[in-house]
Amino acid sequence: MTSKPSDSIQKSAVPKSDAVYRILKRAILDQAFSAGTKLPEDSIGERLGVSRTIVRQVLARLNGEGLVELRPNKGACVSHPSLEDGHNIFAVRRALEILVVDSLIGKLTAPMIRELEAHVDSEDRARLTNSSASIQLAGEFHVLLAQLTGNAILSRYVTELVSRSSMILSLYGRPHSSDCAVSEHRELIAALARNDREKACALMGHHIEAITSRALLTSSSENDLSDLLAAYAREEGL
Amino acid sequence: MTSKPSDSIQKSAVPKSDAVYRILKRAILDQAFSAGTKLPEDSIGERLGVSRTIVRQVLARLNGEGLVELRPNKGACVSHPSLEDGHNIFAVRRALEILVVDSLIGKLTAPMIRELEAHVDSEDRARLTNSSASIQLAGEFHVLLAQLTGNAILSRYVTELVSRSSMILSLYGRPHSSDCAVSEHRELIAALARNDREKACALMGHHIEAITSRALLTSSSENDLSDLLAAYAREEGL
DNA sequence: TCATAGCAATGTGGATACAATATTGACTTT
DNA sequence: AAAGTCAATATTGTATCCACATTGCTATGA
Repeated sequence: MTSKPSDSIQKSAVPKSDAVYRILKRAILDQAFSAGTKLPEDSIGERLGVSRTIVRQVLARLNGEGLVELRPNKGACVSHPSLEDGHNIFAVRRALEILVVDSLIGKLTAPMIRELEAHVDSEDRARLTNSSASIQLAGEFHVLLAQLTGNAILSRYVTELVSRSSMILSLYGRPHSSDCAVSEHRELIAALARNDREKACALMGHHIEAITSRALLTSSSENDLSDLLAAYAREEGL
Repeated sequence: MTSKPSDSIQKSAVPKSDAVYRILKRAILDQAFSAGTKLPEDSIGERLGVSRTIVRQVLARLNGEGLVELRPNKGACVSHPSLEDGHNIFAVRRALEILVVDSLIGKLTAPMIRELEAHVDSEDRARLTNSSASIQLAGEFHVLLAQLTGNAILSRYVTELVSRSSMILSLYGRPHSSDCAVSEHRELIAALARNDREKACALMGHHIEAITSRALLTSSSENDLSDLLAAYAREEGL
């Protein structure tokens, strides 16, 4: 009685833009669009049943997060970060995630630790069955850690960096051998649970470095257009 | 000769939105709008001679940077970060700026060092004459350092954090006694110039901590609306 | 045959018009 | 007189429309 019929329609809570945002973001991170794919506003809008206005907002937002590139008068396309971008992203990520761990020391309650362990459990379950969900969950573990700090901006940055790391991994990583070692996550939780600051920070540092080397091992030429062209040009004697 | 006449017309290079962006950002950071000021799209657009479309884009962008708050169906207003936000921002800033210094070790060329010293010189000049420009320049020093790393995302984050720090300082800081000690900047450059990683990182850490304590010393009540009202209410005996 | 200029098509940049929602003030009722 | 309700206003959310830039094709000329 107290609720008007309009209450059932959850429209006021950032209705369309946010939905489209999530859709596009997932699509990009799941590699439904490969890097460099053009993202015309009207096609997407028509497909999703919204106007170009919404799509443009979303593209601008995704551009801010580095997931799409926005060339003036030439349209948006899925971002294609370079290997150097990859190194930069992981460098920042390492610094921030160590800060996350450092901030968490002495502040984790028992329920929080249980939440972390539950997450790692689901990571373990997905590891064997669903490999695409596994990548997703591995990233979410880091996001969850960041959120537990209660530091909003730190959480936002880590979320963004995890997304971009995912792109880097899909571009340059080996065919996801073991994207985030679940055992490393467990060790980290253990160190956090006993408030071992030194160990926890060190673990996180090594963990990120491990991801970095797994992701960026292929330091071959396949990152830059000019490099690619150079290879072909040599073959043609140019 | 090399430049065509059309080159002089700089219209395609992000014409209006960027200009409006800079205007609003400066206005907010210079405290032309005090925290909490409503930012109606109509008025701003009319005042600046652009349509709501542009203003909306800019507000969204500034919202992404934490400078304006964007309440659905209730309009935008200048962000009013809490003291806790302040602590969080400075914590992240400390971690990232140490990374900046760490990344810079062994990579600074002589021209770069000269550029840094020139900047600090202008800081010194402005320190006595223009106090508002002094704050601006002190922040730009940190942005400049970040840009010299060549790490785009690190540079972006530091820029954002410096802006938000400026807001925090204007809200909670003491009447800018000495926002960024220029001497500390000089010491930092010296350590960087001789590639003393330990010293440089330590200096930057202390420098940020110094700013933090200068900014957040006033842990008084003047951050929340209810607290503000409480003060007035007491005076009126309510 | 190839290069270049013109033209058409696609798609973005921006502005205006319309619909939905919140806020404010006045009015009615108890 | 106070409180609650309703209507008017103002402001945001969204869609459509026009203008311009870019791209690819075609035709013409050397």
